[in-house]
Amino acid sequence: MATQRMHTEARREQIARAALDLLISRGIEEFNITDLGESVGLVPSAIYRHFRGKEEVLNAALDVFRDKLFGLVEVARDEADNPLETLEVLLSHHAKLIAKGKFMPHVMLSSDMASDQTSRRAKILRILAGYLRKIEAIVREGQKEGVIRQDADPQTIALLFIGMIQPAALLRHAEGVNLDISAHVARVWKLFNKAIASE
Amino acid sequence: MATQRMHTEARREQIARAALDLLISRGIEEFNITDLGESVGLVPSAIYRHFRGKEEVLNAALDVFRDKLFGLVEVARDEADNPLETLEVLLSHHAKLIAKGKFMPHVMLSSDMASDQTSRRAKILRILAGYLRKIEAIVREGQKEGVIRQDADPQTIALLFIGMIQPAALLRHAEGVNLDISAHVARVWKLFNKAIASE
DNA sequence: TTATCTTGTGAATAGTTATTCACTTGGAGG
DNA sequence: CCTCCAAGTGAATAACTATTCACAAGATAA
Repeated sequence: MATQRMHTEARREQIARAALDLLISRGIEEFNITDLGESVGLVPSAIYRHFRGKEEVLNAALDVFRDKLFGLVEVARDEADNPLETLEVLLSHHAKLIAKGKFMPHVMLSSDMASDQTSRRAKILRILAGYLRKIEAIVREGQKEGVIRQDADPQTIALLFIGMIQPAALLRHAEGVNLDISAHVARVWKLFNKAIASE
Repeated sequence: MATQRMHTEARREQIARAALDLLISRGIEEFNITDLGESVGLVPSAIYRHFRGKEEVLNAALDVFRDKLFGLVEVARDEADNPLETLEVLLSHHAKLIAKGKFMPHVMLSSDMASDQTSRRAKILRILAGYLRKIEAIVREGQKEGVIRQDADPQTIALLFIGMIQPAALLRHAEGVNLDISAHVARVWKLFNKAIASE
Protein backbone atom coordinates (compact mmCIF):
# COMPACT_ATOMS: atom_id res chain seq x y z
CA MET A 1 0.00 0.00 0.00
CA ALA A 2 1.63 3.15 -1.16
CA THR A 3 -0.67 5.47 0.71
CA GLN A 4 -1.05 6.31 4.35
CA ARG A 5 -4.33 5.24 5.84
CA MET A 6 -6.56 7.92 7.22
CA HIS A 7 -9.75 7.93 9.22
CA THR A 8 -12.69 8.28 6.96
CA GLU A 9 -13.77 11.60 8.37
CA ALA A 10 -10.46 13.27 7.66
CA ARG A 11 -10.25 11.52 4.31
CA ARG A 12 -13.70 12.72 3.29
CA GLU A 13 -12.71 16.23 4.14
CA GLN A 14 -9.51 15.94 2.15
CA ILE A 15 -11.27 14.46 -0.85
CA ALA A 16 -14.00 17.09 -0.82
CA ARG A 17 -11.44 19.88 -0.76
CA ALA A 18 -9.44 18.28 -3.54
CA ALA A 19 -12.62 17.91 -5.57
CA LEU A 20 -13.37 21.59 -5.20
CA ASP A 21 -9.84 22.45 -6.28
CA LEU A 22 -10.22 20.32 -9.37
CA LEU A 23 -13.56 21.88 -10.18
CA ILE A 24 -12.11 25.33 -9.85
CA SER A 25 -9.05 24.61 -11.93
CA ARG A 26 -10.54 22.45 -14.66
CA GLY A 27 -14.31 22.59 -14.59
CA ILE A 28 -16.93 19.91 -14.36
CA GLU A 29 -16.42 18.55 -17.84
CA GLU A 30 -13.01 17.19 -17.00
CA PHE A 31 -13.73 16.24 -13.45
CA ASN A 32 -13.38 12.51 -12.90
CA ILE A 33 -12.84 10.06 -10.11
CA THR A 34 -9.50 8.83 -11.39
CA ASP A 35 -7.92 12.28 -11.31
CA LEU A 36 -9.55 13.01 -8.00
CA GLY A 37 -8.06 9.87 -6.52
CA GLU A 38 -4.69 10.72 -7.90
CA SER A 39 -4.82 14.22 -6.44
CA VAL A 40 -5.07 12.74 -2.95
CA GLY A 41 -2.79 9.79 -3.62
CA LEU A 42 -5.50 7.18 -3.83
CA VAL A 43 -6.57 4.66 -6.37
CA PRO A 44 -10.02 5.43 -7.88
CA SER A 45 -11.85 2.65 -6.11
CA ALA A 46 -10.69 3.95 -2.75
CA ILE A 47 -12.89 6.99 -3.19
CA TYR A 48 -15.85 4.66 -2.82
CA ARG A 49 -14.78 3.78 0.70
CA HIS A 50 -15.75 7.33 1.64
CA PHE A 51 -18.45 8.33 -0.78
CA ARG A 52 -21.35 6.53 -2.39
CA GLY A 53 -20.42 7.91 -5.77
CA LYS A 54 -19.48 10.89 -7.84
CA GLU A 55 -22.56 12.91 -7.08
CA GLU A 56 -21.94 12.60 -3.39
CA VAL A 57 -18.38 13.83 -3.87
CA LEU A 58 -19.61 16.82 -5.83
CA ASN A 59 -22.15 17.47 -3.16
CA ALA A 60 -19.48 17.50 -0.50
CA ALA A 61 -17.31 19.77 -2.62
CA LEU A 62 -20.20 22.20 -2.83
CA ASP A 63 -20.49 22.14 0.94
CA VAL A 64 -16.86 23.15 1.18
CA PHE A 65 -17.49 25.88 -1.31
CA ARG A 66 -20.48 27.17 0.61
CA ASP A 67 -18.53 27.27 3.84
CA LYS A 68 -15.71 29.19 2.22
CA LEU A 69 -18.11 31.63 0.63
CA PHE A 70 -20.18 32.25 3.72
CA GLY A 71 -17.01 32.44 5.79
CA LEU A 72 -15.86 35.39 3.73
CA VAL A 73 -18.93 37.31 4.82
CA GLU A 74 -18.23 36.69 8.47
CA VAL A 75 -14.65 37.79 8.12
CA ALA A 76 -15.72 40.96 6.36
CA ARG A 77 -18.23 41.75 9.08
CA ASP A 78 -15.56 41.33 11.70
CA GLU A 79 -13.09 43.57 9.98
CA ALA A 80 -15.42 46.42 9.12
CA ASP A 81 -17.03 49.11 11.22
CA ASN A 82 -20.17 49.74 9.24
CA PRO A 83 -22.21 47.98 6.55
CA LEU A 84 -20.85 49.97 3.65
CA GLU A 85 -17.34 49.16 4.74
CA THR A 86 -18.31 45.51 5.18
CA LEU A 87 -19.24 45.37 1.51
CA GLU A 88 -15.99 47.02 0.52
CA VAL A 89 -13.93 44.60 2.56
CA LEU A 90 -15.88 41.63 1.25
CA LEU A 91 -15.27 42.79 -2.29
CA SER A 92 -11.57 43.09 -1.77
CA HIS A 93 -11.35 39.66 -0.18
CA HIS A 94 -13.05 38.19 -3.20
CA ALA A 95 -10.60 39.97 -5.40
CA LYS A 96 -7.65 38.54 -3.53
CA LEU A 97 -8.92 34.99 -3.73
CA ILE A 98 -9.63 35.30 -7.42
CA ALA A 99 -6.24 36.81 -8.08
CA LYS A 100 -4.66 33.82 -6.35
CA GLY A 101 -6.71 31.48 -8.53
CA LYS A 102 -8.04 29.98 -5.32
CA PHE A 103 -11.65 30.60 -5.89
CA MET A 104 -14.04 31.07 -8.69
CA PRO A 105 -14.82 31.60 -11.42
CA HIS A 106 -15.73 28.04 -12.34
CA VAL A 107 -17.94 27.06 -9.51
CA MET A 108 -19.56 30.28 -8.61
CA LEU A 109 -20.05 31.45 -12.13
CA SER A 110 -21.01 28.19 -13.34
CA SER A 111 -24.44 27.16 -14.26
CA ASP A 112 -22.90 24.23 -16.09
CA MET A 113 -22.00 22.66 -12.87
CA ALA A 114 -25.73 22.58 -12.47
CA SER A 115 -27.03 19.73 -14.50
CA ASP A 116 -30.78 19.88 -14.60
CA GLN A 117 -31.20 16.23 -13.93
CA THR A 118 -29.48 16.02 -10.61
CA SER A 119 -30.02 18.04 -7.51
CA ARG A 120 -26.79 19.86 -8.15
CA ARG A 121 -28.47 22.74 -9.89
CA ALA A 122 -30.80 23.30 -6.98
CA LYS A 123 -27.95 23.08 -4.52
CA ILE A 124 -25.76 25.59 -6.29
CA LEU A 125 -28.61 27.99 -6.64
CA ARG A 126 -29.43 27.57 -2.99
CA ILE A 127 -25.88 28.44 -2.03
CA LEU A 128 -25.77 31.46 -4.24
CA ALA A 129 -29.20 32.56 -3.09
CA GLY A 130 -27.98 32.25 0.48
CA TYR A 131 -25.01 34.42 -0.32
CA LEU A 132 -27.28 36.94 -1.97
CA ARG A 133 -29.45 37.09 1.11
CA LYS A 134 -26.45 37.68 3.33
CA ILE A 135 -25.47 40.63 1.19
CA GLU A 136 -29.02 41.88 1.19
CA ALA A 137 -28.97 41.76 4.98
CA ILE A 138 -25.85 43.91 5.06
CA VAL A 139 -27.50 46.34 2.69
CA ARG A 140 -30.57 46.55 4.88
CA GLU A 141 -28.40 47.32 7.89
CA GLY A 142 -26.73 50.04 5.89
CA GLN A 143 -30.08 51.49 5.01
CA LYS A 144 -31.18 51.43 8.61
CA GLU A 145 -28.00 53.17 9.65
CA GLY A 146 -28.47 55.68 6.88
CA VAL A 147 -25.23 55.01 5.00
CA ILE A 148 -27.01 53.38 2.05
CA ARG A 149 -29.76 55.10 0.16
CA GLN A 150 -33.19 53.99 1.22
CA ASP A 151 -34.94 54.33 -2.11
CA ALA A 152 -33.21 51.31 -3.64
CA ASP A 153 -34.19 47.67 -3.39
CA PRO A 154 -31.71 45.62 -1.32
CA GLN A 155 -31.92 42.67 -3.67
CA THR A 156 -31.06 44.84 -6.63
CA ILE A 157 -28.09 46.28 -4.81
CA ALA A 158 -26.94 42.83 -3.75
CA LEU A 159 -27.11 41.53 -7.30
CA LEU A 160 -25.14 44.49 -8.54
CA PHE A 161 -22.61 43.86 -5.82
CA ILE A 162 -22.02 40.37 -7.15
CA GLY A 163 -21.92 41.83 -10.63
CA MET A 164 -18.93 43.95 -9.69
CA ILE A 165 -16.74 40.92 -9.52
CA GLN A 166 -18.28 38.14 -11.60
CA PRO A 167 -17.55 39.41 -15.10
CA ALA A 168 -14.12 40.59 -14.11
CA ALA A 169 -13.27 37.17 -12.72
CA LEU A 170 -14.33 35.55 -15.94
CA LEU A 171 -12.56 37.94 -18.26
CA ARG A 172 -9.37 38.57 -16.39
CA HIS A 173 -7.35 36.28 -18.59
CA ALA A 174 -8.94 36.97 -21.93
CA GLU A 175 -6.68 38.00 -24.79
CA GLY A 176 -6.44 41.72 -25.15
CA VAL A 177 -7.98 42.31 -21.76
CA ASN A 178 -5.47 43.48 -19.29
CA LEU A 179 -7.07 43.29 -15.95
CA ASP A 180 -5.62 43.56 -12.51
CA ILE A 181 -8.49 42.36 -10.37
CA SER A 182 -7.55 44.34 -7.31
CA ALA A 183 -7.21 47.54 -9.29
CA HIS A 184 -10.48 46.86 -11.06
CA VAL A 185 -12.24 46.30 -7.78
CA ALA A 186 -10.95 49.58 -6.41
CA ARG A 187 -12.25 51.43 -9.45
CA VAL A 188 -15.61 49.74 -9.64
CA TRP A 189 -16.18 50.25 -5.97
CA LYS A 190 -16.09 54.00 -6.50
CA LEU A 191 -18.87 53.69 -9.07
CA PHE A 192 -20.89 51.37 -6.91
CA ASN A 193 -20.49 53.61 -3.94
CA LYS A 194 -21.73 56.57 -5.94
CA ALA A 195 -24.78 54.54 -6.94
CA ILE A 196 -25.81 53.36 -3.51
CA ALA A 197 -24.47 55.74 -0.88
CA SER A 198 -26.83 58.17 0.75
CA GLU A 199 -26.28 61.74 -0.31
CA MET B 1 -33.85 7.24 -45.09
CA ALA B 2 -36.15 8.85 -42.62
CA THR B 3 -34.71 12.28 -42.95
CA GLN B 4 -34.83 14.86 -45.70
CA ARG B 5 -31.50 15.46 -47.32
CA MET B 6 -30.07 18.93 -47.08
CA HIS B 7 -27.08 20.63 -48.60
CA THR B 8 -24.20 20.64 -46.23
CA GLU B 9 -24.10 24.37 -45.84
CA ALA B 10 -27.67 24.61 -44.64
CA ARG B 11 -27.22 21.50 -42.54
CA ARG B 12 -24.12 22.86 -40.85
CA GLU B 13 -26.00 25.98 -39.98
CA GLN B 14 -28.92 23.99 -38.61
CA ILE B 15 -26.67 21.75 -36.57
CA ALA B 16 -24.69 24.64 -35.13
CA ARG B 17 -27.87 26.39 -34.03
CA ALA B 18 -29.24 23.21 -32.52
CA ALA B 19 -25.95 22.69 -30.70
CA LEU B 20 -26.16 26.15 -29.19
CA ASP B 21 -29.72 25.49 -28.08
CA LEU B 22 -28.66 22.31 -26.37
CA LEU B 23 -25.75 24.04 -24.67
CA ILE B 24 -28.05 26.74 -23.41
CA SER B 25 -30.70 24.39 -22.15
CA ARG B 26 -28.56 21.63 -20.70
CA GLY B 27 -24.97 22.72 -20.44
CA ILE B 28 -21.76 21.22 -21.72
CA GLU B 29 -21.71 18.26 -19.38
CA GLU B 30 -24.74 16.70 -21.00
CA PHE B 31 -24.01 17.79 -24.51
CA ASN B 32 -23.45 14.82 -26.80
CA ILE B 33 -23.50 13.97 -30.47
CA THR B 34 -26.34 11.50 -30.16
CA ASP B 35 -28.76 14.03 -28.71
CA LEU B 36 -27.55 16.65 -31.12
CA GLY B 37 -28.28 14.37 -34.04
CA GLU B 38 -31.68 13.59 -32.67
CA SER B 39 -32.52 17.25 -32.27
CA VAL B 40 -32.10 17.76 -35.99
CA GLY B 41 -33.51 14.39 -37.00
CA LEU B 42 -30.22 12.75 -37.87
CA VAL B 43 -28.39 9.68 -36.78
CA PRO B 44 -25.18 10.45 -34.84
CA SER B 45 -22.82 9.43 -37.58
CA ALA B 46 -24.49 11.83 -39.97
CA ILE B 47 -23.10 14.74 -37.98
CA TYR B 48 -19.67 13.69 -39.20
CA ARG B 49 -20.68 14.40 -42.79
CA HIS B 50 -20.70 18.04 -41.83
CA PHE B 51 -18.20 18.39 -39.03
CA ARG B 52 -14.86 16.82 -38.29
CA GLY B 53 -15.90 16.11 -34.73
CA LYS B 54 -17.43 17.38 -31.55
CA GLU B 55 -15.01 20.20 -31.03
CA GLU B 56 -15.74 21.58 -34.47
CA VAL B 57 -19.46 21.50 -33.71
CA LEU B 58 -18.91 23.37 -30.47
CA ASN B 59 -16.76 25.81 -32.32
CA ALA B 60 -19.51 26.47 -34.83
CA ALA B 61 -22.04 26.83 -32.03
CA LEU B 62 -19.84 29.48 -30.48
CA ASP B 63 -19.78 31.31 -33.79
CA VAL B 64 -23.55 31.38 -33.75
CA PHE B 65 -23.46 32.64 -30.21
CA ARG B 66 -21.00 35.38 -31.08
CA ASP B 67 -23.11 36.54 -33.98
CA LYS B 68 -26.21 36.69 -31.83
CA LEU B 69 -24.39 38.56 -29.10
CA PHE B 70 -22.73 41.07 -31.37
CA GLY B 71 -25.98 41.43 -33.30
CA LEU B 72 -27.68 42.66 -30.15
CA VAL B 73 -25.26 45.54 -29.97
CA GLU B 74 -25.99 46.61 -33.52
CA VAL B 75 -29.72 46.50 -32.92
CA ALA B 76 -29.36 48.58 -29.78
CA ARG B 77 -27.28 51.17 -31.62
CA ASP B 78 -29.94 51.42 -34.30
CA GLU B 79 -32.76 51.87 -31.87
CA ALA B 80 -31.15 54.43 -29.60
CA ASP B 81 -30.38 58.10 -30.06
CA ASN B 82 -27.37 58.43 -27.82
CA PRO B 83 -24.80 56.17 -26.17
CA LEU B 84 -26.42 56.12 -22.77
CA GLU B 85 -29.68 55.10 -24.34
CA THR B 86 -27.88 52.47 -26.40
CA LEU B 87 -26.72 50.83 -23.20
CA GLU B 88 -30.19 50.95 -21.76
CA VAL B 89 -31.74 49.38 -24.84
CA LEU B 90 -29.03 46.73 -24.98
CA LEU B 91 -29.68 45.85 -21.37
CA SER B 92 -33.39 45.46 -21.91
CA HIS B 93 -32.85 43.27 -24.97
CA HIS B 94 -30.64 40.99 -22.92
CA ALA B 95 -33.32 40.84 -20.30
CA LYS B 96 -35.94 39.82 -22.81
CA LEU B 97 -33.82 37.04 -24.26
CA ILE B 98 -32.97 35.72 -20.85
CA ALA B 99 -36.60 35.82 -19.76
CA LYS B 100 -37.49 33.77 -22.80
CA GLY B 101 -34.79 31.25 -21.92
CA LYS B 102 -33.34 31.86 -25.36
CA PHE B 103 -29.95 32.95 -24.33
CA MET B 104 -27.59 32.62 -21.52
CA PRO B 105 -26.78 32.00 -18.84
CA HIS B 106 -25.04 28.76 -19.69
CA VAL B 107 -22.82 29.84 -22.49
CA MET B 108 -22.07 33.37 -21.59
CA LEU B 109 -21.69 32.76 -17.92
CA SER B 110 -19.90 29.65 -18.34
CA SER B 111 -16.27 29.17 -17.87
CA ASP B 112 -16.94 25.46 -17.76
CA MET B 113 -17.60 25.48 -21.41
CA ALA B 114 -14.00 26.51 -21.52
CA SER B 115 -11.91 23.49 -20.93
CA ASP B 116 -8.32 24.49 -20.55
CA GLN B 117 -7.05 21.83 -22.84
CA THR B 118 -8.89 22.80 -25.95
CA SER B 119 -9.06 26.10 -27.71
CA ARG B 120 -12.58 26.57 -26.50
CA ARG B 121 -11.57 28.55 -23.48
CA ALA B 122 -9.63 30.97 -25.60
CA LYS B 123 -12.46 31.28 -28.06
CA ILE B 124 -15.10 32.03 -25.45
CA LEU B 125 -12.90 34.56 -23.80
CA ARG B 126 -12.22 36.15 -27.15
CA ILE B 127 -15.93 36.49 -27.81
CA LEU B 128 -16.64 37.94 -24.41
CA ALA B 129 -13.66 40.26 -24.68
CA GLY B 130 -14.99 41.41 -28.04
CA TYR B 131 -18.33 42.12 -26.48
CA LEU B 132 -16.66 44.00 -23.68
CA ARG B 133 -14.79 46.14 -26.18
CA LYS B 134 -17.98 46.98 -28.02
CA ILE B 135 -19.51 48.20 -24.80
CA GLU B 136 -16.37 50.11 -23.99
CA ALA B 137 -16.65 51.81 -27.35
CA ILE B 138 -20.19 52.90 -26.59
CA VAL B 139 -19.04 54.22 -23.25
CA ARG B 140 -16.26 56.20 -24.89
CA GLU B 141 -18.72 57.76 -27.28
CA GLY B 142 -20.88 58.69 -24.33
CA GLN B 143 -17.93 60.30 -22.65
CA LYS B 144 -17.07 62.23 -25.76
CA GLU B 145 -20.64 63.45 -26.04
CA GLY B 146 -20.65 64.33 -22.37
CA VAL B 147 -23.50 62.07 -21.25
CA ILE B 148 -21.20 59.73 -19.35
CA ARG B 149 -18.83 60.94 -16.67
CA GLN B 150 -15.30 61.33 -17.93
CA ASP B 151 -13.48 60.48 -14.74
CA ALA B 152 -14.34 56.77 -14.97
CA ASP B 153 -12.50 54.06 -16.85
CA PRO B 154 -14.53 52.72 -19.83
CA GLN B 155 -13.46 49.14 -19.17
CA THR B 156 -14.62 49.35 -15.59
CA ILE B 157 -17.97 50.71 -16.67
CA ALA B 158 -18.31 48.04 -19.34
CA LEU B 159 -17.61 45.28 -16.83
CA LEU B 160 -20.15 46.69 -14.46
CA PHE B 161 -22.62 46.85 -17.31
CA ILE B 162 -22.26 43.12 -17.86
CA GLY B 163 -22.47 42.65 -14.13
CA MET B 164 -25.94 44.18 -14.11
CA ILE B 165 -27.35 41.18 -15.85
CA GLN B 166 -25.05 38.22 -15.26
CA PRO B 167 -25.83 37.41 -11.63
CA ALA B 168 -29.51 38.04 -12.15
CA ALA B 169 -29.58 35.62 -15.06
CA LEU B 170 -27.95 32.97 -12.94
CA LEU B 171 -30.10 33.43 -9.89
CA ARG B 172 -33.46 34.09 -11.41
CA HIS B 173 -34.72 30.60 -10.72
CA ALA B 174 -33.15 29.96 -7.36
CA GLU B 175 -35.42 28.91 -4.52
CA GLY B 176 -36.53 31.82 -2.43
CA VAL B 177 -35.38 34.31 -5.02
CA ASN B 178 -38.26 35.87 -6.77
CA LEU B 179 -36.87 37.70 -9.69
CA ASP B 180 -38.56 39.22 -12.67
CA ILE B 181 -35.63 39.94 -14.93
CA SER B 182 -37.21 42.87 -16.72
CA ALA B 183 -38.20 44.52 -13.50
CA HIS B 184 -34.76 43.90 -12.05
CA VAL B 185 -33.13 45.42 -15.07
CA ALA B 186 -35.26 48.53 -14.79
CA ARG B 187 -34.27 48.95 -11.16
CA VAL B 188 -30.60 48.25 -11.58
CA TRP B 189 -30.39 50.59 -14.52
CA LYS B 190 -31.35 53.46 -12.25
CA LEU B 191 -28.43 52.66 -9.98
CA PHE B 192 -26.04 52.21 -12.86
CA ASN B 193 -27.18 55.44 -14.41
CA LYS B 194 -26.56 57.28 -11.16
CA ALA B 195 -23.05 55.85 -11.08
CA ILE B 196 -21.99 56.73 -14.57
CA ALA B 197 -24.05 59.67 -15.83
CA SER B 198 -22.45 63.09 -15.93
CA GLU B 199 -23.81 65.45 -13.33
C1' DT C 1 -0.72 -11.89 20.29
C1' DT C 2 -4.88 -12.40 17.87
C1' DA C 3 -9.35 -11.22 16.07
C1' DT C 4 -11.77 -7.84 13.80
C1' DC C 5 -12.88 -3.73 11.55
C1' DT C 6 -11.56 -0.32 8.34
C1' DT C 7 -9.00 1.50 4.58
C1' DG C 8 -6.62 0.75 0.43
C1' DT C 9 -5.69 -2.11 -3.97
C1' DG C 10 -6.07 -3.90 -8.58
C1' DA C 11 -8.70 -6.31 -11.68
C1' DA C 12 -13.15 -6.82 -13.81
C1' DT C 13 -17.53 -4.94 -15.50
C1' DA C 14 -20.82 -2.13 -17.67
C1' DG C 15 -22.49 1.85 -19.69
C1' DT C 16 -21.72 5.81 -22.37
C1' DT C 17 -20.09 8.25 -26.21
C1' DA C 18 -17.07 9.79 -29.96
C1' DT C 19 -15.66 8.23 -34.19
C1' DT C 20 -15.06 5.20 -38.41
C1' DC C 21 -16.65 2.71 -42.25
C1' DA C 22 -18.96 0.02 -45.70
C1' DC C 23 -23.35 0.61 -47.40
C1' DT C 24 -27.55 2.83 -49.41
C1' DT C 25 -30.11 6.24 -51.68
C1' DG C 26 -31.85 10.93 -53.12
C1' DG C 27 -31.34 14.12 -56.43
C1' DA C 28 -28.79 17.33 -59.52
C1' DG C 29 -26.53 17.64 -63.95
C1' DG C 30 -25.35 15.71 -68.23
C1' DC D 1 -32.99 8.46 -68.38
C1' DC D 2 -28.49 7.62 -66.29
C1' DT D 3 -24.53 8.59 -63.64
C1' DC D 4 -22.33 9.98 -59.86
C1' DC D 5 -21.58 12.59 -55.81
C1' DA D 6 -23.12 14.05 -51.55
C1' DA D 7 -25.88 13.00 -47.52
C1' DG D 8 -27.82 9.66 -44.53
C1' DT D 9 -27.67 4.95 -42.19
C1' DG D 10 -26.53 1.38 -38.91
C1' DA D 11 -23.24 -1.51 -37.18
C1' DA D 12 -18.69 -1.86 -35.25
C1' DT D 13 -14.88 -0.03 -32.60
C1' DA D 14 -12.30 2.15 -29.14
C1' DA D 15 -11.74 4.94 -25.67
C1' DC D 16 -13.08 6.51 -21.20
C1' DT D 17 -15.05 6.35 -16.76
C1' DA D 18 -18.03 5.09 -12.92
C1' DT D 19 -18.69 1.48 -10.07
C1' DT D 20 -18.20 -3.25 -7.92
C1' DC D 21 -15.79 -6.82 -5.66
C1' DA D 22 -12.59 -10.10 -3.77
C1' DC D 23 -8.52 -9.63 -1.53
C1' DA D 24 -4.52 -7.43 1.31
C1' DA D 25 -2.82 -5.15 5.05
C1' DG D 26 -2.82 -1.27 8.81
C1' DA D 27 -4.83 -0.29 13.13
C1' DT D 28 -7.19 -1.16 17.31
C1' DA D 29 -8.97 -3.42 21.17
C1' DA D 30 -9.33 -7.45 23.75
